[in-house]
Amino acid sequence: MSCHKVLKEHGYRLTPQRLMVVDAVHSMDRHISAEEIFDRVRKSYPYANISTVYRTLELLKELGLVVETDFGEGRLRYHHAEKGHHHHLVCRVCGEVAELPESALDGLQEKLVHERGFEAEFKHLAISGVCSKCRGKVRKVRPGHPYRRSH
Amino acid sequence: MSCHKVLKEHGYRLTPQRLMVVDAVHSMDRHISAEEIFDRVRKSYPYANISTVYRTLELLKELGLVVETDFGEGRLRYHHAEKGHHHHLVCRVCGEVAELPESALDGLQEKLVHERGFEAEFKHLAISGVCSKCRGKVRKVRPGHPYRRSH
DNA sequence: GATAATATTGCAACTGGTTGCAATAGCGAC
DNA sequence: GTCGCTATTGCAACCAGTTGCAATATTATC
Repeated sequence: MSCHKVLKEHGYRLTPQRLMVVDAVHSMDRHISAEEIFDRVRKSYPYANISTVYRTLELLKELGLVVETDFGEGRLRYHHAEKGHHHHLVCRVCGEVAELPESALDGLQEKLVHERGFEAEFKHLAISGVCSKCRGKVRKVRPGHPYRRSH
Repeated sequence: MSCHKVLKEHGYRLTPQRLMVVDAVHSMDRHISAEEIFDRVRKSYPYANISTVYRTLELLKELGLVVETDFGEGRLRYHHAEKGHHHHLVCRVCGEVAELPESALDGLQEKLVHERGFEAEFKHLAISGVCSKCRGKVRKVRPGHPYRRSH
């Protein structure tokens, strides 16, 4: 179902700003940050405000239209929900990000329900650790993290 | 082992500011925030700076002396490592926070190693969901979240 | 106890993100 | 097409946390 339709059906107004944010998220293949979305929006409408971008992302997230993921780089990233729900395995050595199907946490989820009566809601987790290629390779040069903070 | 000793053994200086931060974390039974630590430190030394608190917490965390947990309230909280490593089950309805032993994630960890060769490092996770008491109780009044953001 | 090397601090400016409020604009009703 | 209601925006100020840099203070050595 289209994002426009979902927004409309929930009684939200289809403002140009919102549509531009939706467009930016959909046009990006990889996970996009709020700042990147803002840059794209500003190309069409230079008077746009970053807080509108944040508010729109919050809304789209609540409606289940976009998915928010924290890769541990100090900012959040988004992708459109049509790509499906999944978690991520983030290697802290080489920075590789692998997808992990949602079902991988089914076991843990059932365990928590049975043992504790707790209904866990795992939302697009980014699990940090060391990938298969990097395990055992000590002190290897890091080729660069896709989303690493620069400083 | 005492925090003073560990700091010293690693070649770090035992400055009054550091000792006050260590003291604040140790004197608090529940999970304490950086701001709360800062308030305590300022009582002994009014010229203290919040960035020193953050830098000290970062250091203590790296040395494994304190544990950092994100309860999803917009700020991080700390407790001293002697309390042991564990995860948390945070109920998004009533706000109750229950402890979950580290071993609860052993199954998932092994699964990731076997299936993906990925060595996950789960660090004091706060798992959001609905607790046993709140499951089924729809639209119950929330008695208050221990660490909920006020706004 | 004084000296020197340098780790640490305080400061100010910055980051990503949030929020209260007045002004604006989308949309349904006419 | 105009009107009015109110959702939404832009703004500015704020929040938690980080960082570069000059000044300061801890510690080892004498």
